[in-house]
Amino acid sequence: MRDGTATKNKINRVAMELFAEQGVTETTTKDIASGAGIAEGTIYRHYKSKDELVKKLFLSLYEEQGNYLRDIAASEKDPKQKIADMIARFCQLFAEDKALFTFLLLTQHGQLKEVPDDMVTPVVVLRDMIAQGQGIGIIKQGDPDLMAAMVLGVVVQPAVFHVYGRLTQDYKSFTQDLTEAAWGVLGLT
Amino acid sequence: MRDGTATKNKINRVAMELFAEQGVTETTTKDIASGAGIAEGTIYRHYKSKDELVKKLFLSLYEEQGNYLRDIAASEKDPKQKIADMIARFCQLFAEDKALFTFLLLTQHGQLKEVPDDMVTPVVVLRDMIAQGQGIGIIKQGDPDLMAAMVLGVVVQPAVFHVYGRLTQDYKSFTQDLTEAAWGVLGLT
Amino acid sequence: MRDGTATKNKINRVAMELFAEQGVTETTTKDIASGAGIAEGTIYRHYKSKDELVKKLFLSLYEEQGNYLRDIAASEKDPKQKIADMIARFCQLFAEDKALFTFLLLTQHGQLKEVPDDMVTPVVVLRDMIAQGQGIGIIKQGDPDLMAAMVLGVVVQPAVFHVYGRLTQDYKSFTQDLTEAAWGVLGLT
Amino acid sequence: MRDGTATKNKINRVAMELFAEQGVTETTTKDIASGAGIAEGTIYRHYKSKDELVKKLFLSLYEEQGNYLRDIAASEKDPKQKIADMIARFCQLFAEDKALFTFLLLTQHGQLKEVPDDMVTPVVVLRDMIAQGQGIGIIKQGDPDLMAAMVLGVVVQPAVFHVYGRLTQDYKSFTQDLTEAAWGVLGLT
DNA sequence: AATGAATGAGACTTCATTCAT
DNA sequence: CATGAATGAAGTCTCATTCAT
Repeated sequence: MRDGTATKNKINRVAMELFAEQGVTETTTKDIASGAGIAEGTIYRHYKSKDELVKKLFLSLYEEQGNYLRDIAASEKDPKQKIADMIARFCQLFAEDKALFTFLLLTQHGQLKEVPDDMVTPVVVLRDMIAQGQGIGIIKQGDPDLMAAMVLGVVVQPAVFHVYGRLTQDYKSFTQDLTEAAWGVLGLT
Repeated sequence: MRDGTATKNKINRVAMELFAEQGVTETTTKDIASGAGIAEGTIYRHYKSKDELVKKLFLSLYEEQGNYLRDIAASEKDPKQKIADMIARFCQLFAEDKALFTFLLLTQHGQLKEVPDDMVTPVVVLRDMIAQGQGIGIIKQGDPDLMAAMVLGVVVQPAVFHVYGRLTQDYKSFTQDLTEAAWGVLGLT
Repeated sequence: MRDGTATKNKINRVAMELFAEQGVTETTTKDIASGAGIAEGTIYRHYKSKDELVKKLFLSLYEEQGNYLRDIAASEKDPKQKIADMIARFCQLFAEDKALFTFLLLTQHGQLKEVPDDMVTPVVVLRDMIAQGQGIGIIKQGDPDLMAAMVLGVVVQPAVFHVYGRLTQDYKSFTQDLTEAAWGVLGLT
Repeated sequence: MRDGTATKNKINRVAMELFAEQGVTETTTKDIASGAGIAEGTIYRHYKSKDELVKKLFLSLYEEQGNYLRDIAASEKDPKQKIADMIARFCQLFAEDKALFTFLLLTQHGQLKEVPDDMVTPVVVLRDMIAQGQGIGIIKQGDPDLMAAMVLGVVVQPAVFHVYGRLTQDYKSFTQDLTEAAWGVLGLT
């Protein structure tokens, strides 16, 4: 372990999971350290503070999701299919890594104001895609920011219910229903 | 005043606003006391603990919203119009008391598990209404819990964006768009 | 103990003594608390931080000494006698409260830059007195700041040696010698 | 370089400067290492601990000053001139290496008790010289330890003021005034 | 019912020191 | 001789809660 990369990755993963489970403030540096099998002080060789850990973790993961969606949007022409692909991707991600989604969900309240203006975020990608679809006349008119919010709500809120135990089926089984609902919101027949 | 009701109401209101602004853990009992113009110890004449304050506050406000929606659902026959009324009501509430919405949004993560099974919550009212509409054949088929989640997402996510500053228009101006989107999700033509 | 004045005074006294004995950084808040017979957290009801405690303690004690000297200077006409009175006062103070002197000595390095420009300090009083004596032609010419430093050195350095154990006699027995030396420095025959 | 002498010298110099600037406790081993351009662990190839570094640094520099003064005292017969030479030497040293003086000043509190009884220190040299002058009847009678303290005070206190910014002129310009004041204290006409 | 000084458990963070490379 | 990741003891500070008034 000549360089600390492995340690840092361990910290990141454990921190994300604990933050998702218990919330950021409720998770102590001690929790993280013992979860990662390291000393508490070691965290501070990799991050200046707990706050910095939360912030960097959020921003890197949030941007990563944005980049994913952007790539999906780029590899497909048909707006209708783009939406379908994005939702499929989201369902898959959520099924595979619920902690990641929960972490992003829980921390956004404190962290969204830290997002740099030029960052590629999931919301921006979605909004741009909608605006583009409106340009071609395929998606119905309306404030693209509002429409992006509504589509996001259709997909995210069921995930929230899943996290809180109100929905229990395998999330991927919702893919088709979510996609149709999103199309419905956007007026994609 | 003789019985301290006014003090308790002050505590409740101030606590809700501070919780909405800064989060529960980030709000100290000292913050609440000084915001309410009372001594720290006084909070403990009205609540056994901060946890209890949060819990009772959440449950009573959450149930209140459920009752409101139930009354709306009861006073209208047409499912389509019921949805419209509920969304109008939500938009009005949000416009009038953003703190209340934000508080409910932020605390649900920790508090939803405290909700008694028999409580009338907004989600339950919505779900039952959808199930009923499906029974009459007006609303399209599908898991009513999932459909309730999607409709809720359509309405709530734009509100979240409003809280985070991504949407800035007066929320009531969204009423029509939100209603149509919700209809779209439910297959209400 | 309806108000915390007694507690604060206890903190102040204990802190000063421990700072004098072991140095500021070497004295922990735990040391102070247990020395004062209180809980560690109680310190923070009276001071925002350890730093603030050190700073306020230093400034108030330093100013107090300045005021003392100023009063002495005011109550006596003859410059030569003024010097004698000041030195007598210093010797008495040092004999009575070595901790106070040591605290002031040790903390000056970090705190002198915090002294407001308009504060009446021992150094200022001494310098003004010298300048005034030069005006009357009784004290010999020269930079009054330099002369104040030299006179101060004559009086303070033996006290430092006393603190470090190099001089062990009762400090008041030095009064006459110190006074004559100070006169010598100032050219007061 | 093969034997690490250069590294050790770098550590010594950087440590002294940082100690003088910020105090010993406030200077971290990391500060020293990065100032010296080495890794933290490397300090421990040359010193067993930070404490040892401080102690050895202090003792060697303190003794060095003692030896200097002793040589000056030895190369001159006339006590009056000896004093003048010593003060001239001090003024020069201070002007050339304020950090050295400040380090010695700041660390004495913790380190003076570590000085072996047989070490040739500046204070001892000065005291012996005074005692000797008294023997010849040139210096006036009185406790030589006290007189040494007073003379030291005359010279050192202005330097302290210089460090704290209360005196700003080139220190060497004070040489004559300091010398005359010292003579005054010792009764050297 | 109300006060507010005091508590004490525990959080975050720092830093001298070690040790495998 | 040199490195730097890791340690863990210890320090400062916060805050929900208690209790005498």
